[in-house]
Amino acid sequence: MLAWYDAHRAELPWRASRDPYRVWLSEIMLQQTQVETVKPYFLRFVAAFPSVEALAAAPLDEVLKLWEGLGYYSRARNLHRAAQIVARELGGRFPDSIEGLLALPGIGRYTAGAIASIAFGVRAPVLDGNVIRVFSRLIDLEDDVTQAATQAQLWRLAEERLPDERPGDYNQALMELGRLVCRPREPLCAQCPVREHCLAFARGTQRQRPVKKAKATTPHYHVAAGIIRDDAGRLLIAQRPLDGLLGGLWEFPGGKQEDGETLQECLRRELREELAIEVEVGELFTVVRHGFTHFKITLHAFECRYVSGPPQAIGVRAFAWVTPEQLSDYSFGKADRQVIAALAARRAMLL
DNA sequence: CTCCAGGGTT
DNA sequence: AACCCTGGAG
Repeated sequence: MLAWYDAHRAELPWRASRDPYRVWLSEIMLQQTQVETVKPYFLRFVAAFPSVEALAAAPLDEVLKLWEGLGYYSRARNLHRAAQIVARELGGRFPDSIEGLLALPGIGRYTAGAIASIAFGVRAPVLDGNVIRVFSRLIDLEDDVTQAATQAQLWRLAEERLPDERPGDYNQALMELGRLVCRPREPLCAQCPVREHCLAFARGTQRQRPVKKAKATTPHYHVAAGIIRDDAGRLLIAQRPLDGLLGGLWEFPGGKQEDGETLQECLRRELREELAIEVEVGELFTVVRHGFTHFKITLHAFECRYVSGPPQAIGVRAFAWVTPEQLSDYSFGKADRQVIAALAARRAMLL
């Protein structure tokens, strides 16, 4: 594995050094996110925050803005909290033990093992989606890998196989092998350095591994959102609560349609509940579809005229009246970014 | 369009 | 076991 890694190791921005800050930042970004997606975000982050102290000193909104589009925004909030703990309570030094790392928000068993082994040379295993795939094929595992008992078995396997020498490189080699060779769909077994030891290869079952139970079908919701303008042409936007879906991100206010109400009724209700305002709902401006982990939405964005009631942050963290140009200063999720793109296209057409 | 990839928290 | 996002492949 190590010989293969030495020959095939990819040059990645976070592999330029073993600086624990950069290893940590890259590992958080790489959670549930693929290498190519992470690259530009990592480079922007280290340019904006060259040290854990710089990150700790930044306002959360600035961190969320740099995270915009990367998804799983609780990672950004935990990253910020962890930076403040490291900078203020640990003298700027990252823990070098598994236990110390696990105590930081956003770090679980995988990330602790990755940081400890890569940045500090500790003999600690990792088990991510890539490693699960490699091992489940090596031993031709027929058990459902989403089950806790199977995961425990795979962690034991990762621990047993881990060499004393260069554990960080070995872990990265396993993950790199899973990413580039032992790929999910069409594994490149001809190029695999461990194919002689692979039971699935011997039996021709690579494509059936790993075994995962089928996912339940996801519900579909209709959401109404208001593009609310005042007489000066400014737009009313709201910041979502810090916990939960898209926590801390901004949005065009609105919410889920309930049984028996029209989208227009839904929008007026949501705006009363969240902001205590009355609006006149106008034309449907655009419709956007978006999928999440466990449900999908169709977002209906309506032109609205602000009528009355000074906005109050009841069901939202904050609100702001902004010009269309200022929208880029705020962090939005993907669906609302599509609405903003449609707004920009409309403006470009009118000019 | 649907399906799938990818860890941590509660 | 439910919850949390986006990008790419087919």
